[in-house]
Amino acid sequence: MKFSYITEKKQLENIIPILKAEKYLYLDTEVAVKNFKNIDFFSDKVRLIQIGTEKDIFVIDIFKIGKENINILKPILEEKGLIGHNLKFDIKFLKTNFDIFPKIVFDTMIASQIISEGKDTKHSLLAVSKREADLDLDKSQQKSPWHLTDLLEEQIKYAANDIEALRQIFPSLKEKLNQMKTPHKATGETKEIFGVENPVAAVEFTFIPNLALIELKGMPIDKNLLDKMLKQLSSEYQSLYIDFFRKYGIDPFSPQKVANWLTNKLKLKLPKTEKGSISSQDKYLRKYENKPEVQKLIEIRTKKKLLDKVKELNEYITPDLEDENTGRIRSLYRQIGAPTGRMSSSKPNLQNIPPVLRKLFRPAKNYSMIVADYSQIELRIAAEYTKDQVMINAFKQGLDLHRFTASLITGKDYEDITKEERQMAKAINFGLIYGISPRSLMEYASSSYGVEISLKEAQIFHEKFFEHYKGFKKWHEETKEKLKNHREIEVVSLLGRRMKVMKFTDAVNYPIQATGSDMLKMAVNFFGKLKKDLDAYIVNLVHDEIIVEAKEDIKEEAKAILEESMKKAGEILLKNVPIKYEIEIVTNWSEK
DNA sequence: TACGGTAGCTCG
DNA sequence: GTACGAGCTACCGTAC
Repeated sequence: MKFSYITEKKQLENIIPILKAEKYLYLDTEVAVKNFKNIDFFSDKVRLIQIGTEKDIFVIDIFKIGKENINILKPILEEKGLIGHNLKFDIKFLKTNFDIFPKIVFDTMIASQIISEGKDTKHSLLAVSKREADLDLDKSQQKSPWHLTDLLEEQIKYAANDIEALRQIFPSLKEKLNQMKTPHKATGETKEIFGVENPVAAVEFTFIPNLALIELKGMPIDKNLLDKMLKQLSSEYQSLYIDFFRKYGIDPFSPQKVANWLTNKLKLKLPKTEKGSISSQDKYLRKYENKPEVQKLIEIRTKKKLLDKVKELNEYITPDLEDENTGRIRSLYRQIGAPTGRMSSSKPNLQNIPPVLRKLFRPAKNYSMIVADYSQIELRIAAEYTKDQVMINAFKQGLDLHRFTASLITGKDYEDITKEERQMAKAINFGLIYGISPRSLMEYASSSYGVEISLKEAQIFHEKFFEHYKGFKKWHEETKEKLKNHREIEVVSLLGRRMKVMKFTDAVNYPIQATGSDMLKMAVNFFGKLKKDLDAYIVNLVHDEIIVEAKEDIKEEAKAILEESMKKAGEILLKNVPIKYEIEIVTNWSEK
């Protein structure tokens, strides 16, 4: 493998024409990370930028050349296509260290995830190189000291070698993406630059720089309120704990002791867990809520959960440089965190914040917050997916679908449906997109909606449902038939994301959930493109919800663009069902 | 003392 | 026959 080690400004200038002649480049970076457990994208320094063409590899030493002389690369890295592995990482560092922000990318990690079709496969550069090119990549220098004044020969060679690996895996990954059967072909930059025709890959690749920006921006949080809440919850929790222990002599957080105490002393009948121990889940305790012991137990658990979540948020708070009352929480997102293409969020998880804590999140001074979400998106997708005419018509007429389902099942007029009947229908509607069985419907209706029905009744509701929604019936029957004949089948989202499944419940749920995640990512991409240089940034994404922080004086403009983005994404995927969304300018996340 | 699995709970 | 996905904490048994 031949490569050039670039350590002087003059050398860098000399390679510019070579890079300019290319349509796309291979890219990797090495960063001098102080703490690998907690990578700091703002203070850790980029040491090397490796750029490859099909012929050359240049290992550019930033420390030797000087950060201020890297500007010459900016137009190249921002305008050329870039091929790399987990480019969100590199893009974040290029942005913070050099204000370089690439936009046109082919990511070999994301490509590998897409072609894996949801199977549990490893996607490190090491694993992908082995799989796609039978290459045994040496990763021993990954965490070597990249801050050394003079890098070791093996470090420089290692850096160049990653580019060689990218070169070898790119053609095979591209070929596999293009060979996947999809409902339509991609157009746009990803197609023009890299020749990628797979529409899922096009959406995912375009999404990468947008997600990098979301992570860098971070969710704004009210520092003073957080502090206040932390103190208040702590003291409330402590007194609850002390009271509980004094009264009952039991540690409320020892599952075994609590379970024994509840069954022996209080004579509660509780179900077993999977491993055979006694379960004291809140949902089983709910029917004993009239007992003060049970009530206290639930109360103390609830308080502790809130306290823990606030503590967790508090650990990740960093200052907002322009507003001393605001902190910023920069979560990490896994772009394809679930087999369906849904994202996941961690450190901290900003996708499972309870409503009572959402008021902590509010925009920085002189900024507004815009919260938008798709309404009943999965049911709308399911209607489109199954082409169920009855459900499509209900949506077209703008009916409340839960109420409508209730009227179909009970035979009563739409207007006469009671609250309880609507709740029951809601359980059925949701159960439907998860591949319901009558037994689980019964349990679900009870634990989630507080509606008690017998198994017999659940069976009747189940039948009635399919009697009216014939499109669903057909879809479920066909899916069951396919699974009878094949151990594993493929399902596909409306964009063309393919997933292998073995279980009926996965087979009916995955394509719906996947289409929802396609839609959200497309909406984010449109927003990134349409907003231009408006001071408006997405600060969190929660499956069907987008949260934007926008400068106060342009909030209406930002809101209009966000709305247009969500509408466009929705209308591309749903041709027969209208989409609906809520969008509002708020002072904090909990207003809606 | 560190690690991994399980249970329980939060969100969509 | 099974309701879908994720992350985080605490507990608890096992390995060192």
